[in-house]
Amino acid sequence: MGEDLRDSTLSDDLSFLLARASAVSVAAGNAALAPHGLRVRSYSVLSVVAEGARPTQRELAEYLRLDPSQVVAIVDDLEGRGLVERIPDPADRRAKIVTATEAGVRLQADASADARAAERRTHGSLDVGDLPRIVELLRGLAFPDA
Amino acid sequence: MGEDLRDSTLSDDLSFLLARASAVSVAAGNAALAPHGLRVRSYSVLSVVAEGARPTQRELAEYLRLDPSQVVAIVDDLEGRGLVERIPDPADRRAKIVTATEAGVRLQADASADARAAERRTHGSLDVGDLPRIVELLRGLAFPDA
DNA sequence: TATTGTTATACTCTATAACTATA
DNA sequence: TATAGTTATAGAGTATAACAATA
Repeated sequence: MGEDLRDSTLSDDLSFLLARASAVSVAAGNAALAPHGLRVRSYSVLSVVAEGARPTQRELAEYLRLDPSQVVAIVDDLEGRGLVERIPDPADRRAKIVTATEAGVRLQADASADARAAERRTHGSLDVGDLPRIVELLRGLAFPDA
Repeated sequence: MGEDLRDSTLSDDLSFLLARASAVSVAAGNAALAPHGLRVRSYSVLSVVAEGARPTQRELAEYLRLDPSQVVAIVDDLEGRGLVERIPDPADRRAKIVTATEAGVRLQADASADARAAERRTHGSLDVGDLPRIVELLRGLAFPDA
């Protein structure tokens, strides 16, 4: 009863669908990452630097769409646990480059396996063949200026 | 410089793309709705009941994926402004059905126009022909149990 | 003058737990 | 016993503003 709310016009609303899908996904992701002491946010930062990128905090903030002050807090946490390091940018002494430690790379690999498994579980009903198309479309929504 | 972060493997991560796309969309939505005294959350509740649905608060919570206590706060706000009403459910005296007032219906119509315009502006680069497919795919991600 | 990282603050959102009245 | 609405609270996320060091 009442399940016909799904026929509401809100179910055609891009914003609503994105918000709901994101909430589902982030909740599942946070649960899967919790045993590693990570959340979706810190996992994102760790993932970027674990594959060898050497972004400044400002670049991380723009890419992840976080306020620079949020990046400070996340990097503080990861650095305090020995997973990332702040390196002064030789080209700009104001900037700090974030890099992963070996421990950070290892933890990211472990966490990544769990995160991917959780994603498959959460969206198991999804046709695998649709994935590349979904990712392509979502990129356009996630980076609207591109 | 540094913009090659977009080639990061995170850009293939469904959770990350959903979170970023949602953040972009909600921010634009909140900005567009602010002149109407609404946010994406309250607009969603108002929209559901404005088209004639008569859900209980519990049904609203499930559909919008909110905690029942959040629905209380949102309905308190909307009711205090004369936009919705709580009606006791004749079938279950514990439950309260939420309905829109005439003022609520009018405000939703006005707000809806602005919200849709903002959405078109935000995702203007999107091919209109892709929209139905996106909505269909996002429904699957937003309601994974379906 | 403008930008990077930082600190501080306030507000919103998320997640739980507990209470009441009903079922 | 279980459920609907409510209240309360703590933690996470969002948004601004201001400051020191540097460009």
